[in-house]
Amino acid sequence: MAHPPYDPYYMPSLHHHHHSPATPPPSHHNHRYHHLHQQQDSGINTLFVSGLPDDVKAREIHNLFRRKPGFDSCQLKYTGRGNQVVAFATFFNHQSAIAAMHEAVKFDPQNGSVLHIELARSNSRKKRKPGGGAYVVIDKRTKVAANAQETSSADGDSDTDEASPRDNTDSGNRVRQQLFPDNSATFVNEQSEKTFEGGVQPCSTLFIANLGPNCTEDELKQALSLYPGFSLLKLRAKGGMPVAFADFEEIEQASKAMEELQGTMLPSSDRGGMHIEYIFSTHFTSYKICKVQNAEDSRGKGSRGRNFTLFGGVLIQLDCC
DNA sequence: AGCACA
Repeated sequence: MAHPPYDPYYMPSLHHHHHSPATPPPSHHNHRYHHLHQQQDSGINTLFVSGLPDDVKAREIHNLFRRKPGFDSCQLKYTGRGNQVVAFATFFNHQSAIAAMHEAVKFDPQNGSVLHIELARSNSRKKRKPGGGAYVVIDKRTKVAANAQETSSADGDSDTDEASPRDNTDSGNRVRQQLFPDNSATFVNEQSEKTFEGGVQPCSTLFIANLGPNCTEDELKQALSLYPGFSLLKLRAKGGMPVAFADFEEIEQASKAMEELQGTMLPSSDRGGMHIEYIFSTHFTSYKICKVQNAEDSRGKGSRGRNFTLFGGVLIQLDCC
């Protein structure tokens, strides 16, 4: 299956913003783009968070970032200097990290503290182990007395925005409420947490949403054809909201493409980056759209399994063709 | 401003 002659130097990441067309990137950047995802200056996919209240919980950091496209994992660190706490949030790519950095709520009005979120100096190195929690705590404090509650998430209750019941200090609640207001038009997807329990495995087709209304099939093909194994794209636009199904030859190839394209913007995008997820059975290329009042209500596993996604307050039910 | 885990 021959692909059209797509531009081999197409760079999704550089279509992100066009703020300064007068100042092109340095020549060593636009000259050629190899698929080195190992980093140069724009390869940082980890955020450094400071200015946290000293009673912040790892779960709260997780809640801050978990719904951002491309989020991978986060860590809370007690630095050991006083009660200082900092956090690291890791994303699947640089663009997702940048987007989350700008979108994250930075204020805790109750005590006036301001969260500082910036790119980390280096990426997180530790890979999240499959059974491990979605967040990790590093405690360099010397005193054992200090609230040594959490260590790592159990990952089973990570679908709520609430802290654990024992986490009921005033400031704990305050941070929780102020940092995580109910913005329910957010993307909820279990796959982004990489839990494939119940022996359910994704297939080699990706589901792609948050495409702008002007997205074209060619444009998306162009982006996808950079990735080995890409074979077929189906763009559908029921209800005015385009979504796409992209087939790959192998699951691994689909994963690779998803990781790199997660959260990136196509040139036509009039919104945030693409939301990409696995689907769990081959050939899900038709779908229903059901508007829902309260996005939170529709979360969870559908009676028919996991073949739905909730996006922007719209429930999309994937059907077999 | 404060940046770990390997």
